Amino acid sequence: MAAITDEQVEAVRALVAAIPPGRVATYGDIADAAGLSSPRIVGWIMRTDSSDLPWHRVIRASGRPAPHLSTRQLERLRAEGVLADDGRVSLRDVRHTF
DNA sequence: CTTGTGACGCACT
DNA sequence: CAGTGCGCCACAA
Repeated sequence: MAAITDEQVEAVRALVAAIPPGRVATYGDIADAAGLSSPRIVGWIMRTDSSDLPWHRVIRASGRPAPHLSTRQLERLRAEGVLADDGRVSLRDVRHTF
């Protein structure tokens, strides 16, 4: 069984919404926490389902959001208290563990 | 049905 | 640290 169910999508949205300000989560963490088989699914959910989720708190494992969104995300995260160095977030400090 | 693409991750070089 | 290759799943054409 590899198809994604609504439950999985709901879990991802819940996890993202559960990320407190000043903290960020990686796609891999969310995918694992939601029980997804691949982190790509998380990105797919964010792209398709543009809900009111704080998707800007979701970044890659490299500690840096997507290239096109990086600038906007970093600025928004900076406003929340997430300090980024050279467009790179210190995951060690802000990585939210579920 | 096949192909291409994408808010990704990890291992290797 | 940066670049490359591969695996992964879902969707549009």
